[in-house]
Amino acid sequence: MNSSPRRGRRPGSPDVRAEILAVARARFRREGYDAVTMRSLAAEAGVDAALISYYFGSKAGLFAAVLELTLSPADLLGGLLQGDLETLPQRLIPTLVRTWDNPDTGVPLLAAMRAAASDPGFAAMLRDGIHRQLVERLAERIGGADAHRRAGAFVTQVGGLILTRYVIAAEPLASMTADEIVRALGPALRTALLGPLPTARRTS
Amino acid sequence: MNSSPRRGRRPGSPDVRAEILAVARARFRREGYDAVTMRSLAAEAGVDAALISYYFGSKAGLFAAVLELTLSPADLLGGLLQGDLETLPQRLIPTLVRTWDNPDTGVPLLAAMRAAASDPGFAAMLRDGIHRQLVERLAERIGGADAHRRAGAFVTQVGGLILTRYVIAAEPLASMTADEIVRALGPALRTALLGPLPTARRTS
DNA sequence: TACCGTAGTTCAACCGTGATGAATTCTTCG
DNA sequence: CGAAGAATTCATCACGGTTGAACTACGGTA
Repeated sequence: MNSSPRRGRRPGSPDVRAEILAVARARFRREGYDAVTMRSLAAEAGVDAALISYYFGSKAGLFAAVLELTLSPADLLGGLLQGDLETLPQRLIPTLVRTWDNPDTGVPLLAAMRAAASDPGFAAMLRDGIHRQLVERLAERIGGADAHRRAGAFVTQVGGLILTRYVIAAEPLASMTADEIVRALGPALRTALLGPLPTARRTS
Repeated sequence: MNSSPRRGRRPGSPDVRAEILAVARARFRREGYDAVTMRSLAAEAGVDAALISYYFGSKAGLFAAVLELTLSPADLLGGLLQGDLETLPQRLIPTLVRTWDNPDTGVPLLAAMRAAASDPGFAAMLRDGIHRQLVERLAERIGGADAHRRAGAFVTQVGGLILTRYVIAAEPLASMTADEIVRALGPALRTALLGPLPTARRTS
């Protein structure tokens, strides 16, 4: 009934919510979603476990908040899309590898992938995010009738890189350098993006 | 003390172990690893929950037994590797799509992927399987200095297809037909496998 | 035949998980 | 100062996988 925005107790100690978020971010990063329990997390943050549900609704809600805080996958693409499409693969791959190899950004991303693999709700979030922020923006940049198909193919290839190198960590990709990956995958990525070279098109 | 292999009670009801395995296979297929509880599974199989631990050690052990029973991913590759490498993509993709679209084989495969994404032990199993049964056999078939790099690139692309279409179900790949996928990904797969067309090789 | 070892089976608990609701403290407004 | 409401604590719930102790039935052995 009262229009004043906040009433009641303000905490003397500043922002418990932020404290939980900070600890959760570090723990999820280091140990993944399942391994982190709400109780241990609350203990480390020095708060009661019930506060996590109070502030974030559930453990999944907390995880979503951490992701939202940490990730902005579309930002990377912005600058890259400005340049020449021909060279997009060799510009994208090093950036991507740097992002995923850096624990600060890579481990949350990996955690997001893992969560999406097990929880249908997270999968839907990731699916929408990929489609809206990556596929459609890329398709717009490509233009033409095949744009969506090519964008989808390109994103698929990038997904393969992430799956193979980071989620499964399968050789030989897991231990390649960024340059080697560019050499190994660059041509295929370019083909996905722009189609086979016109002079050599095959009718199949 | 006694050299005879088995003594003691033979069960009157035939093979409880097999019964558990059959029920587990159906349930895991339909509902995935996490959603199936040992208690409900035991109830459906008409046995005590402790018997699962008794026979399979743990829930993960049961899952591994189900996978071993169901999957033989390398079999597919055998025939395909016989043919021309040039046409491997357009022969592989329809087979792959058929296998993953068919619930009998696809859902266990998907369950295996999901399990590998969350459990490091399963991830190691999958990693070794991919490397030993897919990458190395493909590399051997390709031959030459670049064989491993190309095989790795190829398997990566295929992984991308699986991740995008089946694990995340992201558009536009999720609703393409096999033919459309061949058109969208075929050229890139061919490039990964055989390198860019020689006449158009670029220096950078 | 009587016994005994053991595999198969059951039952009851243990411990740890995320979640919930009532009670309690503290801060701010009227 | 009181009342209201947010922040916090506590006890408890239902459920998960797992464990160990009992109990049962069968086959080999004395």
